[in-house]
Amino acid sequence: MIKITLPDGSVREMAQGASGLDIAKDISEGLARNVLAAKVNGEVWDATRPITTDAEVTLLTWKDQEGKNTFWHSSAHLLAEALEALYPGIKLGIGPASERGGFYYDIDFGEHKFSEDDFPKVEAKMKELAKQKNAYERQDISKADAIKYFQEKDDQYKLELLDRLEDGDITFYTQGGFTDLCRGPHIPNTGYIKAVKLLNVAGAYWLGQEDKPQLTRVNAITFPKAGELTEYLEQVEEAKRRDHRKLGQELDLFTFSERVGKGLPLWMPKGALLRDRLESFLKKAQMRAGYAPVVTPHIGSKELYVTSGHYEKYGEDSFQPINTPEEGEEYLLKPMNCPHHCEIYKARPRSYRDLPVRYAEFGTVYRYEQSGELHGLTRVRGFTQDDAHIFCRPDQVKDEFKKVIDLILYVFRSLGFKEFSAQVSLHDPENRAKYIGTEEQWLHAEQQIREAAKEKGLDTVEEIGEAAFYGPKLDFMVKDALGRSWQLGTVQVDYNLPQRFELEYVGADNEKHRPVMIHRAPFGSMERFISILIENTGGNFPLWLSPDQISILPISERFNEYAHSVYRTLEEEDIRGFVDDRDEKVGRKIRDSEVRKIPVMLIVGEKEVAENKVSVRKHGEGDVGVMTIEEFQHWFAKESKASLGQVSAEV
RNA sequence: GCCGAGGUAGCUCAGGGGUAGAGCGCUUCCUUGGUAAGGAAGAGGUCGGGGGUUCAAUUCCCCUCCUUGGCUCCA
Repeated sequence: MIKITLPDGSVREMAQGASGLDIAKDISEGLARNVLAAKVNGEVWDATRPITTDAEVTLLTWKDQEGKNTFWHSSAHLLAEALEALYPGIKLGIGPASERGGFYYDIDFGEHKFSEDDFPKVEAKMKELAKQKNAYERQDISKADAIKYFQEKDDQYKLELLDRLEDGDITFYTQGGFTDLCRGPHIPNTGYIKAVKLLNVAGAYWLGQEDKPQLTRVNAITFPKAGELTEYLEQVEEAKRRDHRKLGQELDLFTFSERVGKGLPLWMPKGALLRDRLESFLKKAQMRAGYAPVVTPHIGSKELYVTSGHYEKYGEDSFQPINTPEEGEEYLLKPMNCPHHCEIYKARPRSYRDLPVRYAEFGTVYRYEQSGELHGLTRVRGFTQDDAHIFCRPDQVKDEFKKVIDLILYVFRSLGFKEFSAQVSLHDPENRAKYIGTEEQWLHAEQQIREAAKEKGLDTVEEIGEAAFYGPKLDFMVKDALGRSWQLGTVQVDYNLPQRFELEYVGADNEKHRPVMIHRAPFGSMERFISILIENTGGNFPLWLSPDQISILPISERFNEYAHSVYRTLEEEDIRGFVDDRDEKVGRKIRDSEVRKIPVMLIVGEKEVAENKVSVRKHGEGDVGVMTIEEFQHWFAKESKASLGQVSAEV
């Protein structure tokens, strides 16, 4: 007998060799039907795999992420089985669960061009195979036998994978007529898979390397219940409704023009107003936090970027230099503001007493992003960073860094971004050529970021190889409507640029010292930040930020004059909006304001004019009641303030 | 940049070898209305651009530009 400890602390005696499934059956039949895998001493196993020693066991179901991943990974095998049956001779790459849900399999289809037209028969085949309830059977295999198997199948990809595996550490899984090299774990049998949907096909480089052949990635999703697929598809539809590109169009925020150029957004009045509000908001916070505004030009001598190292790093795959017609001097569109700011620092001798110096600029930069990377406002070729550079003494770095974290958190909270992750982006010691500066500087800077983040109580994840070429970063990542993760806020410690620009200050010892730079941008870029803001709010911006805060809707032409006079009064109080004096019924005007997501509607007619009042209606909520103009102003001020997230007094 | 998909009216989309259609929007007129669409009439398109096949191309073929789902990249 063995002792099985369950998550609630209870202990069960089971026969040696009992599986997770046996344990579930011992508890209840219902649980047994839902168990997908078992976590045994922290490792996820097949639910059917015998447990031979005392163990801590967690039974995993669809409710657990690991349960879902096991389910989807098993579904990838089912997909591969169906594809192999339909298209004999295909070569298989890898087929894991995807991070954003569902799974994929990377396939070399040879001559066949796999497309969406193939989806229905693949889905049908998968369902057919699922109904057979074929068990996923685990089998240990020697490396030699495994190689032999895939040589016979002539699958170079699997052979390449095998190349990296040790003998004795190799397992195959077989379900029905399909066998795959796989570490597992898997669900008990294919019958658990009730709903199947192929999502799309895409190219994907083998092993994620650009110089390797490109395989066809078949993305799909499956569920243990048909209803969950329906639910999932509804969520996808909802995400499409929140897409910032669609809402940007509908709400007249921004547009693109082929004639202007791809990746170059044009801000329409309402979008520009939104940007302006956000900028004012941050400028105010930065003023309090001791930043000084600076302004620098959109181009700079190529030499400036040779000095900074940007030219060497990005020069060739960037917008090419602009030449002066007479002298042939070379200038670059600025891809970064930091070199300009370094020169401002350098323009005066600095004393240790002056530091830290904090220079802030909403600086518009231009980068030649790969055409395939352009995406709405989230990835563009011309964008504005809410950039600032802090020049400080080495002993001030951590404190300054922490103040920046406070500022970023203040911005995120004020705008209602609750779900973000803080990522420490580290350099990759195995790829030193990517970075400038010494290993010592890097390790020191990375340690300071870790400590500052820890002292601010941030829950961080570390990513190797995600650093900028001149220094490590603390990045604040937020998801868009489709669950893709984007970097917004960022803070970076930099020992390299001060050295390259020979920045100095005179210390208390009357000697020259080198300052440290902190690069930071709470929004990141206005364009990307706004795109995520649109998707997070679904276009229902908080009242303080909304381009149009109110619309005044006269019930008939007879009340237009009163409507305009109310508007003039409110305009004095910096309330933004318009009078809808079109020749339409009020129901129509309400509908149009609702569709345009105007937060507050003021309806005025006979009664309101007589009593010098307005009838207030909130977007999405309906009638609030009738109030005097003065009452409304108070009400509005309160609503507006409440819409500006929770604010800590520290910043 | 690479693989796949797409581009028809301001927007969303249908159509398909014989020089184009809907809904919404827009303009004008009627209507003067009380909390999510009042009625009528009208204007609006070299069917992304270039080339080819054909008596005839928006439709078929090739190239190109742009958009898009991924991959790679992201100072």
